[in-house]
Amino acid sequence: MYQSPEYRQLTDYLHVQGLNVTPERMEVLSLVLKQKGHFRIEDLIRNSARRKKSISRATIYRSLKTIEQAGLIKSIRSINDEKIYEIVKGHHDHMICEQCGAIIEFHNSELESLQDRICNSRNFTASRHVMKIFGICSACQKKQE
Amino acid sequence: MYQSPEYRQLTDYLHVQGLNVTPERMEVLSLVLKQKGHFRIEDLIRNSARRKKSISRATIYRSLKTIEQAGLIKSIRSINDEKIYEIVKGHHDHMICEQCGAIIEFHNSELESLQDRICNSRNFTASRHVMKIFGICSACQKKQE
DNA sequence: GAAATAATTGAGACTGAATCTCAATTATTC
DNA sequence: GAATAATTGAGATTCAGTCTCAATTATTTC
Repeated sequence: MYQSPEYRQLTDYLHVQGLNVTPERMEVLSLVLKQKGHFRIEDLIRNSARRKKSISRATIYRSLKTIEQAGLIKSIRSINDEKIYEIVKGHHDHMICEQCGAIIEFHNSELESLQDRICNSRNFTASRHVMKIFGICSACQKKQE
Repeated sequence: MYQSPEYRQLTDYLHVQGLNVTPERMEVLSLVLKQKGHFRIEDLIRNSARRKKSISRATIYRSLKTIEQAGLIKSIRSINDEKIYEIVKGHHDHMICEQCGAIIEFHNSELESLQDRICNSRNFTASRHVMKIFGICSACQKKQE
């Protein structure tokens, strides 16, 4: 149980921070890893409620924050301002369809190096960035024809 | 009164949309234009409350949304997830200091054309983008030395 | 410009996400 | 295994943002 590298990463983080390794924290991570693609906190809460031993709303919020700080997940805001989480794989950015709300991931290395250049020229030490492009996805464009 | 181009832009938008031109909407725009740089809705509400004829919270929220749709202002989320508004001048992006919360504007034309290329290659029709770079600003770096 | 019509406003109730409180429970340390 | 400190759960609380609906106001028409 709890073999995959994600659990290691979390326990390592907890140890470094002097935090306790609790079943609740591990269970929240396990709920997260069961999600496919993007998810909302309410999804986790509902999924947890379905189990024998459910985890309280407060603990799910608290653990998610810890898991985010451990670098395992990150959050973005969708069109309707909803907070959406996703598992951190490689870094990527997002295109968001203003019509259907679809969130499309992309990665572009030019963009990454451009960020560095922009920051260097202004003495800003960047730790990360968020790029969101809003518009109409190809599927919605076809529908309109 | 209400001579500057911003008021024109708003009344034009209201006419096109078949919405009424009300003193409240104009007054909210005037509150907005008094702000320097970035501001929060609560700032406007507080400023409005100070006046002879104050405008209700609900109307300020409603009018701000209209003013945003008219293209006069836009919003971003700061580090602590606070919703921050700013007057739309030319398009620009943001660097956000994770230490002091400072929001620094920048514009880079390479970034703009790069966006187009990325979208073209994926059949995504972009209408706008948001780029936020998080890190430590030069002032905070000096403080730490 | 007065009447008719439709949109807007204000006050406060309401909603829902997120946080807080604190006693009871549990992980960690020695 | 006892002592200590961290964590949890349940529900209260907070706060931004939205909704309701009667009263008001802008707009249109003649």
